[in-house]
Amino acid sequence: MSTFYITTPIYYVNDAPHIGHAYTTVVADAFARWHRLLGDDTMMLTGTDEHGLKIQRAAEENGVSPQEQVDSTSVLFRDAASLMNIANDDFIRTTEPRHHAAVQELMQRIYDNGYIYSDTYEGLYCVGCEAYYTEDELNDGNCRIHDRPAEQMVEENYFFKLSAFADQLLEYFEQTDGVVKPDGYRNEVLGLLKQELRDVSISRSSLSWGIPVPWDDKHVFYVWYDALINYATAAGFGADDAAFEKWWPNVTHIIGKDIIRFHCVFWPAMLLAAGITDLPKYYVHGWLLIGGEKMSKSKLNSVTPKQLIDGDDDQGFAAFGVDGFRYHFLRDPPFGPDSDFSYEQMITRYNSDLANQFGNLVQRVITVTGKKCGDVSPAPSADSPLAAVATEAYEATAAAWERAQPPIAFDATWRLIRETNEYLAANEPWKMEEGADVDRVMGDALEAIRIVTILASPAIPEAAQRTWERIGMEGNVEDQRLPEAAGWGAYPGGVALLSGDPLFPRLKG
RNA sequence: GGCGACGUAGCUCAGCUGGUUAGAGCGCUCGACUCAUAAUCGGGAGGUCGUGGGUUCGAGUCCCACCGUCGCUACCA
Repeated sequence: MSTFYITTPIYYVNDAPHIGHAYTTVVADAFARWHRLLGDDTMMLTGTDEHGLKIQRAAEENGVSPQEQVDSTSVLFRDAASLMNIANDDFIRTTEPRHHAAVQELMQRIYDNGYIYSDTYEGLYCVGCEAYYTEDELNDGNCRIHDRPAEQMVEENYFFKLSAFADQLLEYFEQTDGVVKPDGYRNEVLGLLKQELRDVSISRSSLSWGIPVPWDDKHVFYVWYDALINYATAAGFGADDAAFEKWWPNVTHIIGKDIIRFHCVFWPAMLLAAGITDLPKYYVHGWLLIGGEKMSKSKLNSVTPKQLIDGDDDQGFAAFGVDGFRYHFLRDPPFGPDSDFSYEQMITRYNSDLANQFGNLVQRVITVTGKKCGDVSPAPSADSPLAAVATEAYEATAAAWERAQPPIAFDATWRLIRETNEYLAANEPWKMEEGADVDRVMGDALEAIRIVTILASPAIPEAAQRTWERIGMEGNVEDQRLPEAAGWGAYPGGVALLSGDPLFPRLKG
């Protein structure tokens, strides 16, 4: 059995959860669920990033302690994950003691290995970015992102010798296959590595809301370096060596394209500097845009997962349910490029794929079986024309996951649904007399539904489980193991079917 | 400025190392059916593959130029 460890970025608690975070988290969860189906020992991690000057100042403004400030926001992300039915195995907060310990341990190792040195840094600093800028990176002295004046700052900093790792990193990304998916982003990483790698400042003495530098307690680590280490913390770094050795060689980070530099350059360099030679793999996605613009500036920025899952009459949002919500983000945006978030597209996708094709198929098959096959379900036939379709659907689905392309995976799975609808139309079982012929057709359809239910479960876990029960299967879909469970003929027949309300009621556009 | 990506049916996109009449889903339209959530099934319309050159027996698929959109170039998923 192999292991699979997948992470989302940890979300900065300065922001409330929006559908951009939701997208990343849902995709990560679906990957984790797919790997569990494959029988991989899987761990999925998400969490919150809670240090830094922005937090410290927000707390001051609100008249609360930084800890109170982050406690109140972190829980919003935890709740959002729960609302979206995210089956994360851990939720890390960078303010936890275990993380403090891991950061200090890892940084101390880097220091002991001679890759950290002290120097002064003077420059124009944007508090919003928590970053220094040069004059020409500013717009009339104002930060281009936050449109506020950068402040002149001088501080004693510790620097990390990033420059020492250029060759090793280049070798890793050039020679190791499939490290960065989709492939296009690998080129971006190589592009970054071929520029001059300048040493980076990793500490701050100007604030206290951070993790103290163990060899100099006047400093705290700059929030980004503290944050990156969360992935190692949760895997047991410095605390549970067996766990770390188990998970770390198989870690995959899901990240947005904007944080490639941190994750693909700084982070692996830090690992190497600390003597850790297993480096992460990456799935990189683009942004969800609205009207071609990045989410944060637009009106729909305020759309929350909850509004789309539960519906919002005031705003005119339909209730997609947790599965409808998840399915859209897994099926519509191509994984990698930027794509426009479209409410209309979300409605269309839901009605077409979930209500009309899948939900309706389940409904009609159960009804016809009940009318034509007596009290119990028939078994599938070994030589069904759908058998080959099912095999193909499974193989294409699995291949798409392997390429880190959830939209293609679900498209492949849905081909089996469409073919099953065609199969029914071609055979017209509702016109047939009770007997072997109609039993064969309905057994085949039920078997196709069983397989689809498993393959679709990473996107629509709730509806998958309900479908599983309606076709008379016992236990949980998520306990099925691929590829065996996708093999044709496993549907037992002779079980009682359950009818019920539509799994996905059609939504009004 | 430098590096890079993209531009294919109304929409979202597939089209690997160049090879018969350019594909899918959705949408639209006509028809069929009635088991089903006005769902499903079949047919159809619709593209000079951004523009102009070039290489080749042959290019959406390689090369050049141009136009357009966008990203990265030290920190918003």
